[in-house]
Amino acid sequence: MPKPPSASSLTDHLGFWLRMVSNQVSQAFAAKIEARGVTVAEWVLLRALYAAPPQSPSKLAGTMGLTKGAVTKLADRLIAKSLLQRRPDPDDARAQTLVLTPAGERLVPALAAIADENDRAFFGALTAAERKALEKTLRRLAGHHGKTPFPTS
Amino acid sequence: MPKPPSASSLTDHLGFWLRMVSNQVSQAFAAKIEARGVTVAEWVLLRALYAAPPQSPSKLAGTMGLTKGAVTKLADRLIAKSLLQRRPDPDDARAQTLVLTPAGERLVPALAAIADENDRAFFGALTAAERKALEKTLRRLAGHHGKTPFPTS
DNA sequence: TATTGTTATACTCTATAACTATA
DNA sequence: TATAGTTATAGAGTATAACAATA
Repeated sequence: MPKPPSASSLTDHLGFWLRMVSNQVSQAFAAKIEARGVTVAEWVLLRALYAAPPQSPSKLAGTMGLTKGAVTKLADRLIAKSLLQRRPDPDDARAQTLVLTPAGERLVPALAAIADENDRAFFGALTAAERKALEKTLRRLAGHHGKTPFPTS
Repeated sequence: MPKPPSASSLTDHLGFWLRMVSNQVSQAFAAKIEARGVTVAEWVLLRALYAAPPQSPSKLAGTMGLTKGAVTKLADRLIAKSLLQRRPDPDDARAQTLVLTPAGERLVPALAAIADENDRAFFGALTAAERKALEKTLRRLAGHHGKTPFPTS
């Protein structure tokens, strides 16, 4: 007898579960930082600048895996919120440099604390060993494909 | 001496890695199914209907974790592509039922094969044991928070 | 009055491509 | 001519809220 035309089950795909859990985590985080007036994408940009000061939009586009236009747009919003500043590069009149304002500098640790809390809320159900294994696996997968957006060290 | 105002590193957050890997997997999948004329969100809707035939938009919204409006919009697009049909419910004049067209039915297994391939490409680097562990962990996390969008069985 | 579904509206996120000003 | 950055445009994905029809 012929097999049924079975499409492999959607729930059999690791990519499906990954997407679901990732969306849950990100949406919860987005809701938590909304009160601070920033989105997840904005947080990632703020954090990248906090980690390694004045950078050009193109460099950031490279490390964050975005286009230049996307960075410009994110930067525009953060500047409007007075969290970020553009500075002309004295050596190259075409270039710009993005720097956090004092308010931006102050905000990052607060957001990081929220991220910690969000992580705990989601992954607290796992054992320390499971968390370790998950992180190792994810880092490995992230390294294998595409670029590594941030220094892995 | 006082500690530096260290925001915990962005890369220390499991949520960050999850988001990155998930985005990589989904973007690669999106690129692969683009030739078939559908997006990832559309695929999820098609697959849900393939799994468990005629369903109402509200029921689908519940299982997919979307609003009714979002389902209407997705459905509109799939109908425009002749992959889906709306049918009035004979028992309730307010209700609608969404059903795949024959073309939709034919498309799902093809997309599932692409999803299989995408999963292999990404998670093939892991050992069978690691994949199993990852799936177990993800299912557990998905179950803990929010609703479980699809039957976990 | 409650529910089903659609419509209207809005905003984030991101891309591509054209353009401007330098280099 | 190549590069840095911005602007213009577009579309996916999603939400909230108002609305129409029916229950």
